[in-house]
Amino acid sequence: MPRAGLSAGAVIERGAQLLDESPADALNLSTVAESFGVRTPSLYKHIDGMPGLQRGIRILAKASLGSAVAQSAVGRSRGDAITAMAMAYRRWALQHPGQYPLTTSAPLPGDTEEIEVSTAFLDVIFSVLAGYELEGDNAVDATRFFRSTLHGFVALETEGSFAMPVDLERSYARLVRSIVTALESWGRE
Amino acid sequence: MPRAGLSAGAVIERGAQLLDESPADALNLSTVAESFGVRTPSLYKHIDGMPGLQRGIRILAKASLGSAVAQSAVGRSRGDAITAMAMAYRRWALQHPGQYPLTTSAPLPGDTEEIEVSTAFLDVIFSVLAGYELEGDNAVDATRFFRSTLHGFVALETEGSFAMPVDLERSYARLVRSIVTALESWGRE
DNA sequence: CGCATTAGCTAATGTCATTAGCTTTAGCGG
DNA sequence: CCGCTAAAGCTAATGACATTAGCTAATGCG
Repeated sequence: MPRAGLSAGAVIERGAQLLDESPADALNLSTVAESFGVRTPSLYKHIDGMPGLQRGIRILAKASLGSAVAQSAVGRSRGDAITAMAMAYRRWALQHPGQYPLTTSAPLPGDTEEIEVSTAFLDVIFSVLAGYELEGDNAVDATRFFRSTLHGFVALETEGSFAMPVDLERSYARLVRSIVTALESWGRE
Repeated sequence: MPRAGLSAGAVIERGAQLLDESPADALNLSTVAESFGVRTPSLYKHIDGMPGLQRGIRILAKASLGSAVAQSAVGRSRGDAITAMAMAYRRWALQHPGQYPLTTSAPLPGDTEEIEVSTAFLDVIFSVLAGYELEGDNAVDATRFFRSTLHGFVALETEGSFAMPVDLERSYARLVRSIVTALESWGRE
């Protein structure tokens, strides 16, 4: 019985990777175990079953997307920042088609670690919106608008729901321009 | 062996109903069968296994959402129509939280029936956008923007991803206003 | 009324997640 | 070096589902 040298992190990363490689097939423990040359029950020494694996991937994915988006906004503000973030968001999603859907699922109530990661992502958006001097509910509405629009496009695109033979880059660029314009006058109107 | 009087339609409707009642638990054939007081394999006489059931629910859901949205736009145009459609879209989704996610999944390639239903929905949006005199790629971009924004908000809302304690109605109304404004100047700019 | 069709059933198989409990490895203090 | 404990991995067993094969009984049409 040579040891395989697993760890929670390794299992979760492998799960995430397998998910991205074939987003169609549902992730299962047998596949993860097999990819390590290990029997399925062995994984339970490292993760808390399927729910634990999913939670781990969710946290990993949210953190990764969050930092990609945050980085894209460094040194930019307002329209520039919004555009950069939108591009980074979509790029990350296209590169991680399996993980992406997990980034929008809510944390389990009371799961402080996952709540923290989710919140960190929101904070990035809030910081950028600060450049528009939006306050209170207006800022929340604007954040929701921003997230909704990005998520909607990316979700529909990755699900293959945009059937028309028209360039997606172009459509997305146009959508982002509309977001920027909308945010310009968000407080007024 | 008294007959239960099943039919493809009945099975599919029951599946859809169960899905809406507890969107969290994945749909399974045992539950559907049990709800009819019938053994699981009996369902195969009416539907083509799990994939067939899912396809049936998908078609049902797309048709239902499509007609709700279409009806809402009757007798309205431009901003009025857009607003009415957006409200109808969200209302339908909140009333059918289990079925909603299926409405955005792409039909299997070659499945003419499902493709037709999906297309019918798009056509409704195109008709309304005709009021803005958008042509070709511009119309496609605008449609994508519209769908993305609605879907994004509704998806995030039904997944419980909007955590902040700020009124969702208000945020959605504000989002819809931004869509209307964006469409006003879609061709120019 | 007889017969073909079809609905529903039981039995069997396969996949997957999960738990219990065993065995061996690894690493640490003497 | 040696033994001991903790942890890693294993096998075996169970239970939920989906699916298929093949039987039996109800239905409905001539």
